[in-house]
Amino acid sequence: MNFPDLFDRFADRVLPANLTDAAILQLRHEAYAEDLPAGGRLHLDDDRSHFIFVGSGATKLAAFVSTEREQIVAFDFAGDIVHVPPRGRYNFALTALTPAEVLVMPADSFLRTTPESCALLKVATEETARALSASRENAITLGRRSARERLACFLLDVWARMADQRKTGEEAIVLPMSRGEIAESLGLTIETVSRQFSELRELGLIETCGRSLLRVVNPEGLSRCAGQVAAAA
Amino acid sequence: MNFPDLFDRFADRVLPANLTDAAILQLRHEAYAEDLPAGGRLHLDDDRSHFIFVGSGATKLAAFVSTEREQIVAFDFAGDIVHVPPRGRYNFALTALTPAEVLVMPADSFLRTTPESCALLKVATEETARALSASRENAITLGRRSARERLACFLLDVWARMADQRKTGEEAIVLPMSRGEIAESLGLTIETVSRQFSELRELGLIETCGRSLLRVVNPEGLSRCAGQVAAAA
DNA sequence: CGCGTCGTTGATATGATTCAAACGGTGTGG
DNA sequence: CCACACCGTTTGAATCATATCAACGACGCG
Repeated sequence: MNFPDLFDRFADRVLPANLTDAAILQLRHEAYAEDLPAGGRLHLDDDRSHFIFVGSGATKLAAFVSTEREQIVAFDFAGDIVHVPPRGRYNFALTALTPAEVLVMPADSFLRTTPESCALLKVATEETARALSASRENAITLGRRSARERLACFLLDVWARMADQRKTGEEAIVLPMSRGEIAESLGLTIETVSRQFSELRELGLIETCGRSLLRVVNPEGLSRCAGQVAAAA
Repeated sequence: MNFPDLFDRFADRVLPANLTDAAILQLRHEAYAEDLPAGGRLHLDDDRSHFIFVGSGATKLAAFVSTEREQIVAFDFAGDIVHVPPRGRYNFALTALTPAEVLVMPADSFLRTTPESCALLKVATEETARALSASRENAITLGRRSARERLACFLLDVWARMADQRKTGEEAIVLPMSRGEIAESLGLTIETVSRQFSELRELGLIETCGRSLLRVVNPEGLSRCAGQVAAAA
């Protein structure tokens, strides 16, 4: 996919209709496309935050907490927008899990306070708020849940977000991330993740084939496993 | 503190100078002040997100993960801004730890796409981005660190953020939250938190007096304890 | 002064990590 | 085409950290 197509897809999916051509052109001017091979890392100006639109493929956003020790903060798939913060206490990097096409936009591009780009600013706020909610949910999962619950949560989330990959509701999805990457995002070890996969399989809640094919057989049961309780008032 | 003073303090601290009077007045019109007693919960319209400016006192933002089981997502002190999301997968509530004066502003107030309020929108985006970074750091701490490291991290954070409470660099600060609340924010039990307090005290890194007076004797040592490693490239 | 809540400390249990070995695919060279 | 090595995954056994259960102590309040 070339830049124009990628940008159009982004505009279709994310930008509101009421945006002026001037604002769109300005954004388009500052955006650029990048093709990442599987495992490829996106290099950004560390001093600015960026919005990254994932046009195709799958990515992870990871923080380097110490040398060769990273914590994955978010997985993002085709159609998602990632907010990559500037270098701070931790350094973040966006890495492709599968070959991916991404659209890179410095956050500044949205932050012009010209009247025309007001709608753009609104988009930025909303996307950031969405990322904030996701991050807080993630923090809750990491803080309060057992390994079983974390994996169940994770699988339900991925299953829902990759829904468009399976035409009928029943097909399997291809997990783009390794066991190790799942472990790094859930704050567990690879062995624990593997064991939980096996146990969920034995419970008849999921089916797996090879390392990456997954089918959720019993979403309700898995949801129960995840400890999904309705919020109390 | 009455509403005008509270709003002025908010405007001084957060709003940029280049804001038009019209935008400020619009925001002022939709904002309202609330006095919370210690333990008091702020009741908000669940369907909208809000920005809360903490004028004085200390607050916690907690998610109800199950009945009588909550996870604290953020602590905020005088001068801070909290983003409270709408009801979603979890329900959030802002609760005062000490008597607190807060300024409540529906996020919508910032999201007008009128040209005058562009600067306001920018403030909203920046505050949300700040909250996102804090939340991600929190997630990293919860995912990758031992009890000792989590508490050390937490104490350093609070020590830095309440710096203005101690005139000279050496004084003690008053922790506004209980051991139980610290535990709920770190994803630990109250007993573990208590034990870690004792051990940090025995190591000579901190001093405590009663339940809430804290002095960090050796910030460097505590920082080493927190496993603060410079980010790898 | 007595009571209740919060905090501390100790003993034990549980669950995740660690260390270690075996398994299964995939790619390479003989 | 098969043997082999490599990498990611799975499984098992032992260890360690935190949770849990329980008792006690300290402080604030009526």
